[in-house]
Amino acid sequence: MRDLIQVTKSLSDETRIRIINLLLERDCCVCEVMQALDISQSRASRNLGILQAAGFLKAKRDGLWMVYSMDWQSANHYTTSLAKLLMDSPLRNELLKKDKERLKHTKRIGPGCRQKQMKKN
Amino acid sequence: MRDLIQVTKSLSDETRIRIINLLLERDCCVCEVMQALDISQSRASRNLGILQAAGFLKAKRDGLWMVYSMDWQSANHYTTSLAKLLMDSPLRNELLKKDKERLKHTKRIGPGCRQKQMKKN
DNA sequence: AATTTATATGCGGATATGTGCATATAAACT
DNA sequence: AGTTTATATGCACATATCCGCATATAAATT
Repeated sequence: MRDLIQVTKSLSDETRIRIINLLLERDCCVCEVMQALDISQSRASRNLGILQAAGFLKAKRDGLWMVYSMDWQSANHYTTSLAKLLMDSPLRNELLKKDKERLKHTKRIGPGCRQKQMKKN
Repeated sequence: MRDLIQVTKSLSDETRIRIINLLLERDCCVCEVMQALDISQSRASRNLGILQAAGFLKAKRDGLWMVYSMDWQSANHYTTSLAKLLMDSPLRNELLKKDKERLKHTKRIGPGCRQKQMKKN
């Protein structure tokens, strides 16, 4: 039951749904998530960590970057079922579309590129 | 996205998972949920309401009683998928087993029967 | 080894959530 | 109509969650 609660809790947040939406498209490092969602670095990192702890994501270091990706072999049975559910019936949502659009133009250049914009949030 | 958040949020609570666990077994009125889970009346009522609002449950009045049951025709697509997931791979959990056991001995006699025990919580 | 770069995390504050208590509501019965 | 019974809900309080800010950590580069 603990697992189920952790999984559903981790999905019940807009930022984290947006992150899953991205990672269903392709693997991302933290700075790419920041750029695509236009959110702060700590916010991106924290929510990636929550999704990883729940079993949705796995992380792998690549030099300076931490690359997050969907974990389809997760020990947690619920994450894979839910991720498949989201993949099979994608959410029709303007925000999620824009996120994916911005994802196309993100690059692994670190959080520095967004420092000016961060002040707006 | 709002729907998905509401559904996952409504499932990310122990009390509400216990309630779903009961209603997958059979329909219940509020006082039966109180008895089976050994919780207060307001707690049972409130959490039933949350699950109903999310689309997991439907309610039907039967005289003095409000009878709650799984809503397999829910407008919300996610609730039925998740409910099926829970039904197909039931949670192995001591608490949930005890709840179901107590459910066998509950009766529609209203909340009065538990007033003494309520003080313990 | 010092610096730069990308990510993680402690802390504080604002908001959200879950609960018990008391009370309101609604249906049935006298 | 008043009473009883089952359920819903306003309120207050404790706890949890989310975020920004600042700082810590860790790997690469000079």
